[in-house]
Amino acid sequence: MNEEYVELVLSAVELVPPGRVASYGDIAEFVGRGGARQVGQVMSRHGAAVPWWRVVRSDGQPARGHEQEALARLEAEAAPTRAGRVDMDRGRFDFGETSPRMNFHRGSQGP
DNA sequence: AATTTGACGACCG
DNA sequence: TCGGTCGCCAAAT
Repeated sequence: MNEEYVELVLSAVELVPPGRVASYGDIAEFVGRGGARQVGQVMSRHGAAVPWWRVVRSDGQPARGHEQEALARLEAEAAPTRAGRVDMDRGRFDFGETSPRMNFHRGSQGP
């Protein structure tokens, strides 16, 4: 796993606004490389540098081993949580709504 | 080279 | 809703 990939993932995480979340799989799909587990690896080793609590599991549960901390932060920024998990229908951030210019990582020229 | 290990995810009974 | 199971993907044993 190279540095470029790590930066790519961290950059994607930083796009998620306060009060919204993205699943590991969402991030993986957005960056277009690796899978949810690779994103998990990056977050595990380098997540401290970004709003890591906005990356949750596909079912809305916070990162393994960081449930308390993540929930506290998510609730503090008014993310839609219920019974210890994020309501993904309401809280999931759709990367499709990001500015087309954010395609930097895919080397595209945009529409 | 084979197996195990993860801040994971989809399916199924 | 809740476990169990299998698939995934790269890295570490």
